[in-house]
Amino acid sequence: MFTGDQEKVRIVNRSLILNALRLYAPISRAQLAYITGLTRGTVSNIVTILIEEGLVFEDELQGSKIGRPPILLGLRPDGGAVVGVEIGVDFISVLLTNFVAQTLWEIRVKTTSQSQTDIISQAEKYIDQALKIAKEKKLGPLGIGVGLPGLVNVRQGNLITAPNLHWKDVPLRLIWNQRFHLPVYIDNEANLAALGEYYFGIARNVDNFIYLSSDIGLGGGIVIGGRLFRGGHGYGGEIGHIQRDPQGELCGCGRVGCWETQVGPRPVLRRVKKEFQTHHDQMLLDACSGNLDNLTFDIVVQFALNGNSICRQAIDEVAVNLGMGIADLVNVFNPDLIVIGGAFIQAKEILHSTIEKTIFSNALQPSTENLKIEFSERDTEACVLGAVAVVLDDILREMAIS
Amino acid sequence: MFTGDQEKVRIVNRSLILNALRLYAPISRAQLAYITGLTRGTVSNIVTILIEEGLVFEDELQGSKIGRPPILLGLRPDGGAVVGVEIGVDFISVLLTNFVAQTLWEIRVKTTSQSQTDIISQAEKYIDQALKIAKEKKLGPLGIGVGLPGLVNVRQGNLITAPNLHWKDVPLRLIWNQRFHLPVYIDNEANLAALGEYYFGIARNVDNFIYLSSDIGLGGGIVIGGRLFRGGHGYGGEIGHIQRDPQGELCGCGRVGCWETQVGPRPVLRRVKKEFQTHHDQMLLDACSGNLDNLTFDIVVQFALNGNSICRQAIDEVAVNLGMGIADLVNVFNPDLIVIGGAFIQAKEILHSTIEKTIFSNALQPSTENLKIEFSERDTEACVLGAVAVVLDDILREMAIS
DNA sequence: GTTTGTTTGTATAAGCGTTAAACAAAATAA
DNA sequence: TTATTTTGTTTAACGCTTATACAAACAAAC
Repeated sequence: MFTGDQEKVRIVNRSLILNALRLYAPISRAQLAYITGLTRGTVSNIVTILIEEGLVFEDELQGSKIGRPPILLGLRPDGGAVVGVEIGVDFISVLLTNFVAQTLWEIRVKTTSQSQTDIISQAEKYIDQALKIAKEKKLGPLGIGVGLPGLVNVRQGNLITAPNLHWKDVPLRLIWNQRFHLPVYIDNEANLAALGEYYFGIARNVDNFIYLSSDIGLGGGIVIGGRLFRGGHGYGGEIGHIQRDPQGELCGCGRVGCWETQVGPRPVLRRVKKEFQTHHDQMLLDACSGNLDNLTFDIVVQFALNGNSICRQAIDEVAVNLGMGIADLVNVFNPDLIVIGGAFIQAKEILHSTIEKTIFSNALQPSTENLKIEFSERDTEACVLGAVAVVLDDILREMAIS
Repeated sequence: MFTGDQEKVRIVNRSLILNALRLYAPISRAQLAYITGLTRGTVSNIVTILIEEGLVFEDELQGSKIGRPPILLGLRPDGGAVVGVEIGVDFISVLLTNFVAQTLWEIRVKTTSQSQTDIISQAEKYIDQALKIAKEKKLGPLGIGVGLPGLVNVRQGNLITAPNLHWKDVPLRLIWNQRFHLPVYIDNEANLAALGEYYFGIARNVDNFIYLSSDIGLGGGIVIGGRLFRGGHGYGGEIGHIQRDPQGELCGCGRVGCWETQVGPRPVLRRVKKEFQTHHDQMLLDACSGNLDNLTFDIVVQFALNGNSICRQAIDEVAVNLGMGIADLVNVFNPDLIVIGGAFIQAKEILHSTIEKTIFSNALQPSTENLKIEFSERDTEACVLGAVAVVLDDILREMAIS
């Protein structure tokens, strides 16, 4: 019999099993063996340990209809608690989940200050609250995942710069390690949102995809071969600052014509306002209470949906620019799926066909063979869910640093 | 003692040792253990097998100056023979090397026909010659690596399309497998050239770099984490067709303003000819025997080096375009090194500083921290050497398919 | 009702490849 | 001379896997 003293069961096999459980539970040992390619004996041994550790759940239920009734396995919801945090440009979002990533508690608040100490201490307050709730539910905290709107050194756990927050060189992992005595994982918000879609959203089980989202900037997370692509030293994947028009507008990064300047709510508003000067539109002006400065992306989308041609054209133009840039990315990364998130979700009915057409007529043929274009399923949740996923990732498989 | 019946010595450790031997030979068992992180015992066992197999060479020589004199190890030059093949748009290049990639025989001939059967049978003739020489030298053939100027499915070993050759759907691996009864590895020429620089050229030991070369098209090979990056399904890395100017020229791929249209000998010639219409230059005209249609890239480079401002400006413009595109790639892939090959090597003195300046002032700061720009060391040899490297790669470590 | 076949889970021995530890050899330095 | 360092080998022990055998529980066929 398996004695239980073989503590160092191969980490990779253990991860294989945990990950298969995440995807296929409830499942029998035999099926688990089939999926992972291990023998039933090996699976049995590892599962024994996982049950002892309280990570895996065992239940005798109806499974296959022929043969001995299988003992079904799954990850234990009460295997532990995970905290996901997103620090946005003007909000903080904190999420507490159990071991199977079910939401136990969440909060999303607007922030007024942009001061580093203010925002961090406010976030700490919410994390404390989350940990308190975890304790009440008798769930051991497993770790904290944090998404930040800027350039992050994932290995060192530092925020390098966050232009929109005006932060620089913040060793957030160190700070929160000391504060909470838990593993802390820090990453860029777009990367985490990509992971969120990969684990819990539309990109489930798609091993090669690109997540794009635009609110203020244009962010992207690239998943290749089931792992986040970060380039050579972890600073890669900055797709928002690909130059797409040498005669374009000035970007915040100092360059001209970055993709970020062409795509997003801002360029849409700019285009509508410009067009308005030659084609006056009273209804649109009324919607802004008479002042075009009050124009928002929501209003433009609403008008476009109702057939307003100025708004429709502005959105179409951005859709073409988005599609053109995606075509380049498709040529380079050859993904199976493009997931579009952020502000664009509101306009998905208008955007979808234009984007798709642009991509398929501009990317090279073999790369587009199995390509699909979808919109985010988890929207504002994607990033915090991704933050949770990163923590689970470290337990379920090796850390997703390429 | 090690009994020798442990046939299935861990493949990964075996590869570790072979690869370390490639890089650091001649080296002692103890140093090998230090580098690979294995124990001296393990190294000893595996090396015993490698010597039995005839892959590794053992020699008692002066090494460390204190302690027992080490037995130095290295890959046996006579461990086997490898054939590297490059089929270019207008040439065929075949290289025969021994197990340590030293050239034994090589040939490079211009082709006149573009017919598929003609070129393939011509290449077969040279490969036969190479294999005959290998046999004469009593070296067992290990495999054939082939570089092609087009889109390749590496796993299936098919050429999908080669626009400049007008080839389509050629199952070259199958064809040559049946013809030569040897392992055949097929890949894009730029990918192989990148591998060639990685194993035997300027990018030795640089695990994250991008190789760019322009002759007719603009090709690129991307190495990330020590392996070729091919995107999700092997069709990725097509960086020549990134759109860099929506108002640019029409590209052969059907799109407008691809990077390929901005960078390379062709755009330089176009620019010089255009400039010539407004600024007549008798010396330049004389160099073309009175007809500007005879203008070649070589002539432009010569004139630029001698201070001719028309030629100089044309090259500078291309250098800026090249640098701008590289800046985008740097933002996305975050490499340590850019290697520039192909026609540009002739003009490296003029190009280098302009390219460097453009990249460093346009890419995001953290990505450029350790970035270097270099020119190819192996030039026309890079691709065939890379083809050899692919074959060795399969023996030294797992196949470099990401 | 019996037989046969299938699926499942467990137990055991055997195998592979590793590490740890001890040892010996050969050189230098004190 | 003695102590120290580096190197290479040998041995037992260990960890994890596979192969194999076995039994339980069910369905379908006869």
